[in-house]
Amino acid sequence: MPKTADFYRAQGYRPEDSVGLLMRRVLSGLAHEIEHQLEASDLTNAQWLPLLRLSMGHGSTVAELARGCELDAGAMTRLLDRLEAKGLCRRVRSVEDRRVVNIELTEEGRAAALGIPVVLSGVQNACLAGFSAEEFETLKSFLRRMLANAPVKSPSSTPLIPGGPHEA
Amino acid sequence: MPKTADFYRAQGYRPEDSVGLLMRRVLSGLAHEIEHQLEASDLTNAQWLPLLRLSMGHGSTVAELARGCELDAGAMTRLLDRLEAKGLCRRVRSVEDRRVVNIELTEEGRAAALGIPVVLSGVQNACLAGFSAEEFETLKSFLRRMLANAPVKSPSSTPLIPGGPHEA
DNA sequence: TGACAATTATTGCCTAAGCAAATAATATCG
DNA sequence: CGATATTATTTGCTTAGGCAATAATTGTCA
Repeated sequence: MPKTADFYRAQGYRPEDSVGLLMRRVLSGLAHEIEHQLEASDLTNAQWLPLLRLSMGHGSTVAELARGCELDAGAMTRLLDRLEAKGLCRRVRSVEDRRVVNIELTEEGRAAALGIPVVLSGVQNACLAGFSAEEFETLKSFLRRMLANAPVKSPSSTPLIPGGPHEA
Repeated sequence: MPKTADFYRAQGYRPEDSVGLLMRRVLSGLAHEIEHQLEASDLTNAQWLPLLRLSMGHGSTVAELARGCELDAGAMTRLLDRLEAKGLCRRVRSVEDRRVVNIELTEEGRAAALGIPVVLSGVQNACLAGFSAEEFETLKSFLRRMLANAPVKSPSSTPLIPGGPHEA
């Protein structure tokens, strides 16, 4: 376990050097662009991830989707309310376990989900313009190392990274 | 202007390789930890940035703070409502331009602001454990390049990066 | 079996951000 | 000067997320 780094100090702290603020701004730009490009599909920034996971088979209940999207179960309930109101999914009470509600995509939902990877690929590729393949890999390894330094959260049952954080 | 990269494709898109999702998770961890450490100061994750900017002299009106925090003016109004309710700041109607309201920190506000750089430094250093100084600089340069690839937003009047994006 | 624990989904209450409209004050231009 | 545009702030409506409490169901174990 490597010790804490020593790049930042409270005395003379300069926000412009903050990795956190830089990432926040990059992510904000990405989210903005994604939301804009998904307007035609009637999807907001909060809604495309659960829809994508539904379409990929990564979860089909409220609890699974909430864990997969790192969201509160209550938030997911209301998010699904809105998706259902848009006609993109429907709720079906399970018969094996009557506590759970299975979420199924409608035809419109499946159609909308098809466009998501297109937008995600395009926006991220644009954001990485000028990066070499090696720089791209370095960036991802940096992010994974930062993630590993974070205090461990609850292990997602339907992992965001299928198969877990193995090396490629 | 370098062309768009070609790292992601819609066909067989795999979220686990997504730079955006990785950054979202890193940032979520950072935000969680910062909020936890600022609980004692009665500051939420949304509130520390405006308070820090106030204490650093980077903005003193609703509009300036909203721009500096990349927030809606309405959102900033209500955020300041909550800060004022906690006794951390007060509103003073300007006499030169009677449209503007100058925001002043109270004694408690100044005291709370003192702790912010301490927490930000500590949390980010912990997140960067194991990084060499060179890797740290590389990471920041990657993020700045991604930021530069984003469609230009409104130039902040009180820049988050004082002096603007000059080379160091 | 029966008490107790754990899980699932939902709801209420709060903080929070975006958008649009309304109001007030200032700036600009003919 | 006066009409118009711009700016600053606030408020209402919506989406959104976290936490706690609830109800219904299922699992565990003595």
